[in-house]
Amino acid sequence: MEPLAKIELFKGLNERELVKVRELSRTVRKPKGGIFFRQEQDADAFYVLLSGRIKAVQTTAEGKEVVIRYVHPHDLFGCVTAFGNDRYPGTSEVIEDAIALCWDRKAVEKLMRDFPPVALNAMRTFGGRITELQDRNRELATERVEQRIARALTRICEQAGRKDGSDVVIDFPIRRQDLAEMTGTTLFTVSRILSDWENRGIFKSGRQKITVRKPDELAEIAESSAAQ
Amino acid sequence: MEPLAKIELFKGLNERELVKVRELSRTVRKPKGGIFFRQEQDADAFYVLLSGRIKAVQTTAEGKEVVIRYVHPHDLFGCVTAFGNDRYPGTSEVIEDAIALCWDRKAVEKLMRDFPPVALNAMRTFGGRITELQDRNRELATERVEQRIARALTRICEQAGRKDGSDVVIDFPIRRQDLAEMTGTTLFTVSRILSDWENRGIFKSGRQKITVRKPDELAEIAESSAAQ
DNA sequence: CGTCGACTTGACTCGGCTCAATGCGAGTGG
DNA sequence: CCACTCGCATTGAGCCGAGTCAAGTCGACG
Repeated sequence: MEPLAKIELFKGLNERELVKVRELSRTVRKPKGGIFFRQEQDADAFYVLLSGRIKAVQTTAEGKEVVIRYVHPHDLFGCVTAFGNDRYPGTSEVIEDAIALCWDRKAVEKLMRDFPPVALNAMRTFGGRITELQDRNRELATERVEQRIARALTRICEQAGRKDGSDVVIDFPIRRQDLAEMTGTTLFTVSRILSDWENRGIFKSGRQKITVRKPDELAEIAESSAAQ
Repeated sequence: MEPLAKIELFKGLNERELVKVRELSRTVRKPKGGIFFRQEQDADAFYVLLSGRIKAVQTTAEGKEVVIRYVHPHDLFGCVTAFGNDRYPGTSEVIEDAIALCWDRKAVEKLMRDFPPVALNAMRTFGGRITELQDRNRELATERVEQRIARALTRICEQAGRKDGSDVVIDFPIRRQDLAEMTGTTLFTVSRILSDWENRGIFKSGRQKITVRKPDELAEIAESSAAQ
């Protein structure tokens, strides 16, 4: 089966159309540590991740980093701006050897013109992204650090967790620092909170992987209204 | 001239097309205090504000409110989800008597089908919204309260300020509470900071209106890297 | 074996939140 | 016209969550 069939953006296209769409793309491989595009660079293409893992980060004028999101296989990245003739708002760092398909601007125009469902799907995808960003905004504005970390972890579990009995395993490298940059806090605070959770048996950290033993307890922390 | 000509979403359409587009809409009026749609309600239409002012707010499970944005004349609202078959993520409160045009789902489909530039424009609009949300996220995550308030005010000045000599006047009602809800802080902290600015002559508050006397000094506070 | 990156832990500090008291102008009704 | 209320704003006192900084551990890797 056509690998593109699993991509939201191309839902509603038939097998033959999918093949045509793929023929408009080219394959790009980047090893761990590589970069697909940099912040501020002219957005001339968008990508679909086939395998590997990517971290989208933004750097502030003062050199602080913020993790915007993780990109998992089948996700789009670099799409927001590539459709809109702009500059990339962040940098895409490869954290696990990655293979991606890439459509340049010309291809984008052709896609939009020749395959009407694509525009609609893109809008749906964007809408989802906006809703998610608004949620994160609200969380940053109203919740305590512990809750935000719980949410971040829960979200990662949902998007990329592998179930193992009642445990959920995340087996790609997330550092304390990364969690801090996702939740707007510091490495130290994350470390303290994770230690606490480890004592309470909610959570276990191993090399380059994380196991959540009590996902529901984590979700409870995320939702708890304790944060007057 | 056709009033829709000023709307980003309809850029690239000719006079005749604009008239057709408008014929697909209906006009909705709401007085101050009214509501166009509520959070969680099924998103069955999107709007363009012709006149008046609207505040988009989100309420959390615990009853805390967050101001997502202000909607000014010529802005779209309710569009993100209406294009994507979803529920409204927030409530739209009228803060100055408003007149808006409204397209329901059927009209949206027709728009997308019969007027190709609209889909592209919509994507550009969404892209801008996403970039802005990411910026606000970054600010919430990395900046101090004073900076965030300065940014919020600066942004409002740019979007809706009326120049009066070197002053910028914002003449619709924004309460301390609103600023707090936009920046993720409390009414008290906003009040203290605004008092300080008032002493320093940066800013002046009157009934239902705000005057920024030194916009550049405000912008400087917003950008200052003092916030380690 | 030494270095280096990631993580932990403690001590200290402080920005900003909480709560309470008070001020103040605009409506509203007797 | 005055008294009362109501929404909004101000200000002070106290406290605490989380940031900062320093010191040290642990494991991986050359």
